[in-house]
Order: sequence, then structure tokens, then C-alpha cells
Amino acid sequence: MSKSPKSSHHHGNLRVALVDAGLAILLEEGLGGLTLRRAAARAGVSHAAPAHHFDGLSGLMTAIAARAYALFTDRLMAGRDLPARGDEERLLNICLAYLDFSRDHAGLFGLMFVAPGLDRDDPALKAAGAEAYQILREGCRPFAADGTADPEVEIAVWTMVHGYALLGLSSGESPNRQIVDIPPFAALLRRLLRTQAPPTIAK
Amino acid sequence: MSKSPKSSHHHGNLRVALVDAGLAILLEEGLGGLTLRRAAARAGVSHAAPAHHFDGLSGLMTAIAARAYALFTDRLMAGRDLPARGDEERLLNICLAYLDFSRDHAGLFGLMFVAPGLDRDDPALKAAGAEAYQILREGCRPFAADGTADPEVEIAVWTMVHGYALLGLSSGESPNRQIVDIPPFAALLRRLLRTQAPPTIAK
DNA sequence: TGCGCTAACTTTACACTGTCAAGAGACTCA
DNA sequence: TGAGTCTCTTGACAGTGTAAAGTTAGCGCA
Repeated sequence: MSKSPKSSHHHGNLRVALVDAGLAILLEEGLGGLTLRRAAARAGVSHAAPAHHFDGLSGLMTAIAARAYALFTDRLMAGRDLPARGDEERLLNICLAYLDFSRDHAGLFGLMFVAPGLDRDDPALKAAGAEAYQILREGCRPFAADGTADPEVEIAVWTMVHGYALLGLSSGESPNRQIVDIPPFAALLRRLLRTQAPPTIAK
Repeated sequence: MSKSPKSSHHHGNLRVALVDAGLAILLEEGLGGLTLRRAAARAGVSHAAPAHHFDGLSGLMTAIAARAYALFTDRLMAGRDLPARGDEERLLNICLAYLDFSRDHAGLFGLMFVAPGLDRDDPALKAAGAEAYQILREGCRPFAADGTADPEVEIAVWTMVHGYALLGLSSGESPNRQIVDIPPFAALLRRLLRTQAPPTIAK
């Protein structure tokens, strides 16, 4: 039941194995299923082993979050690279990828953005987060005032898509369904970008 | 050490006492400090007493969240009633109240919007949430297309202010400070609302 | 070759957590 | 008065994170 033929006392590279295990738990059972002891068990080691590789549960979660950000960035890039008829549709595709990820991988998304206790100062986590932000930034560039980088546009789009994801609006089953009729995200983005006519002949 | 002179076996109305205790814990220590046993201890009863009034921890949290929503609604109304020079400034004041609450009462805000395990179908919680939403809706009314209620405007504003709050942007100490220069919320709202011609002489 | 030495991992223990089952106390109503 | 019921307590259990101590494997060095 060990990865190497001779069941060594040393694992080899337990650190990544623990992150793998945590990631798998998150994908299968969501944020509630993630536990230091369960991740350790899944990696085939004792419950105290992770302490030698991470600073407690917080450290493990931070490492998993950094890996989750990489998956998240992949999804955003896939959205960006979809065929689009113009800059607005490209930005929309990035946002829709953002929303899809938040719905399909709620466990990872929750760890990244909702879970308390992450070490937000961790260099790897910050780097991974910055990389994801970069995709959004590129998508916003055509809408910047001076054509380069406009934090006001970026943050406006980011807060909107993030709020839309976290209010659970991306899943059709929001508890606010009865209160208000939830418009598709595309309508909100279009309003924000102030494009009156649909971008059929954009460019 | 009992609230009433005669230390009765019965508490009287333990239910609200438990909610009070939980609210106080949340205010003093944040979301991480809230525990069934600690709330019970603070209310002066044994650790298993809450089970007779709430459906476990989830039930207690739900009841506290409903009360927290009432406080939240008060803050939004206070923002709405501030002197404002126009409809946009009034809506901005509501949003700023939203952001202030998220920063000043992070524990309550976290319980309401971030904490998992709440019973979102609870009637009291849904009613309290709808009441808060109503304030935002009123603030958005002047910007509605037909002058009554426009879900697209409401949700656009809501997602934006909610995303701004949850990305930790309302506190000056965001971990994204180095990546991007965070604009004040007022700038984002202004951008969102100036989509079409200002509805100064609407109708 | 043999001898530490260090790092990786296990074992054990502790203070917590939520939840359940059983029991005791106090109020209500016939 | 007395039965019944609701409220709360006590005790127990599985599970959590974390710290301390013990054990084992691998490496450098004589």
C-alpha cells in the first residue's frame, strides 16, 4: 500500500502528497470535508505527520489554496482563449469561466476566497493569486481609459463577478430567487461596460 | 450567579439569551469564537441546553444571523437617511453603510454571508434578509429603467458592493494592495450608474 | 566499516468541538 | 395532590488541532 516497493519510513515527498490529498478531498466533499487528519490518512501517514511540512492546518490550507489558484488560472485562460467576436465577449468569457469555477469547484473556491485562517501573506499564495488576477486584467485592458491598465475597470469587474459568484447567483438555485429575478451576468457586465448596442459588429 | 434571585432550574427565555450570547461573542471575538458550548456557558446554562431550542449549531447560527440582519438593516437605513444631495449620493451612502458594517462587524457579516451551515430556508432568516435587500432596492429605484424596480440595477449594485466587501477592499489593508491600486467604492458606483444618460428628468 | 546525527514519521496525550442518551428538577393542569 | 411534560444537567462518544516524546531511516564522516 506504499508508493515505493519497500515501505519506507520516509515518504519521499509527503508535502505534495498532502496537498494532493487535500485537493482530492476538497473536490469530492467540499470545504467541510477537509481536515488535517483526513488529509494525512489519505496520504497514508499518521495524523501528526503534516506538522513537519506545514504550519498546522492553516499552512496546509494555504498550500492547497495556492494549487487551487493554479487550476483557477487555467480555467480563466481557457475562457480567455475561447473564440470571441470582440473584446467584450472575451471579457465575458473570462468572467463566465470565473463563475463556472465557483460553481463546479465550490470546495476549492471556498477555500480560496471564503475559508478563514489562510495565510494571506504566503509568497506562493500571493503569486498564484496575482497570476489569476493578471488574466482578468488583460481582459479589461481594452476598456481602460488610457488603453493600458485601469484599476477602476479591473476592480469594478472583479467585485461584480466575485459578488455574483459569492451571492450564489451563478447557481440557478439561489435563495433570493423569490425576492428578485436574477439577471444573467452578461447583462450586468454589459451595463457596467456601458455598451448600448449589442457588440454584434464590434471591432 | 443567576439572573433571577431564585436560581430556577428553568431559565425563562433561554432562546433569546443564547442568541444574545452568541451575538456578543461574535462582536468580541469574531466568527472563530462562536461555539455552541461557549454560547451556552455565556448564557449560564449547560452545554447541552441549546439543543432544546435550536437545531444544533446550525440552528443557533441561523437565529443569530437573523438578528444580525436586523442590525445590518438598521445600518443601511441610517445610511439611507443621511443628508444627500441627490439620488446617487443616497445610494452611495447606503453602499458605504454596507461596507462599514462589513468592516466594523466582521464577525456578524461573516456569519451572515460567509459561514457555511446556515439554514438558508429558515423563514425568519429569509424575512430578515429580504428586509435588508429592500433598503438597497429603494436606493436603486431612481435608476431603474421604468422607474419602479429594475433587478438588473439592483443586482449590479448588490454584487458590486458585496464583492467589494468580501474581497476585503473596504479595509485599507487588502493583500491586493501591491498588485493593484484600489479605487474608492464611490468611483465604481459612479461608473456603474453612468451607463445611460443620468435620469435627472426621467419620466 | 561503523558511528553518530539529523530529519521524517509515529505514538501518545490533551483540550477542545458537536451531538446523543439518560436522568433530575420544576412548572402546568386536571 | 399527582401525573405529565417541558427544561435543563450530567455523562459519554467520536472527531478535531496541536504539542511532546519516542522511534526509525538515511546521510555524512571518521
